[in-house]
Amino acid sequence: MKTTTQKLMELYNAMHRFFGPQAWWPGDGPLEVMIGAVLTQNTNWKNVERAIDNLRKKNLIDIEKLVQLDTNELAELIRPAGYFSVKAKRLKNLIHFIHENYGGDLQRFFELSVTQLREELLSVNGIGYETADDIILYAACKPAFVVDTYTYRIMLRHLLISQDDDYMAIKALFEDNLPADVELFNEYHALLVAVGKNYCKKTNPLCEKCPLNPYEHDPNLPEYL
DNA sequence: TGCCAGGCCGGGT
DNA sequence: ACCCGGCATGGC
Repeated sequence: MKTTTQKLMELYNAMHRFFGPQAWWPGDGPLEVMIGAVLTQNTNWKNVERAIDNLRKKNLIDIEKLVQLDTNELAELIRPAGYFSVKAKRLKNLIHFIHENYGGDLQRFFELSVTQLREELLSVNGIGYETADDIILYAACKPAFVVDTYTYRIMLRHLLISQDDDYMAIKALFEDNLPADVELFNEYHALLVAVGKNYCKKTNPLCEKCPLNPYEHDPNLPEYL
């Protein structure tokens, strides 16, 4: 009988063999990672890159400058990322929060414990569970397992969770059964996204060529996934 | 062409 | 406590 830890590591190893190291986050520096985390909410990463490029060109990957920047101007710059109006507010909320409470000093903000950091991030309107964990793991480089729709779908298909497990339950599955290793959490989530993007989308539920196909798999998948 | 993408919030039951 | 609509662009 395999333990949960063994199953999780098997999946990880299979993905890692197939895709190799992912070396996430695909962005430059902690502030850009944070911005990307907000912009990618329910949005294709390709669109996010354009939005970030617009900010880069104007040298706006800078807390002080972003604090000054008019929300409507920010919205125009991030338009390609979709939901540009709400996302402009969310970015502003986050930047303003760090500016007010930590003097705009990301390093100082990131000195908080994982628990405190998560609490602080979640107190910002527009930052939910996943965005908070993205920031903790990929910007602050501290161990917080990130759960997203791909994680949910893949874990459900491999019978490691049940349909009504919520975010925190799925997060706990990983965090309670894996060592709290930043590199491992980083790679694991990145690899799940690689599987999700390439082989486990809504539109190809059979996952014929999925590298995880040999592993325990639910043949009868809910249609709405 | 219509559906999907690395969520989150607020208002209504 | 759940459930749902709104938010929006670009790619396939």
